[in-house]
Amino acid sequence: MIEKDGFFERVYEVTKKIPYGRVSTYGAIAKYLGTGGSARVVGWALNSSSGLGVFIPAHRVVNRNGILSGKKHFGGSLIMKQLLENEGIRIKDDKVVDFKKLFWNPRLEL
DNA sequence: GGTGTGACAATGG
DNA sequence: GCCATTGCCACAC
Repeated sequence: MIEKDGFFERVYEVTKKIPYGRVSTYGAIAKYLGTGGSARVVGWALNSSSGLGVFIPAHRVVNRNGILSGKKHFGGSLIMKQLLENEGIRIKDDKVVDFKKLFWNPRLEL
């Protein structure tokens, strides 16, 4: 149950609910929130997640290609990759291996 | 209140 | 099949 005024808050809630060892996409989250085409807003929300005081598993969110597009914004080029590998997710050339299998769709599972 | 921007997505050449 | 362009929506100034 998400009752937040800001769109960002909803993005945080969904992102925090991403299961361990799973990844999701900006478009999927955006679609789940009802915005659909506002996938960019989702990424932007995660950008603001830094400094909230609450850790957001933004490293589990990648673009539709499974590429760690936001790794550079995560505070380091390798940080995001390390975190994903720490959860058992294999990263190949900054891309999620078996992305289709690890893909977590909030619209279906949440 | 209008303009700009952004960690994307989809389409066209 | 890869590169370029457009669309999209929410927030900051």
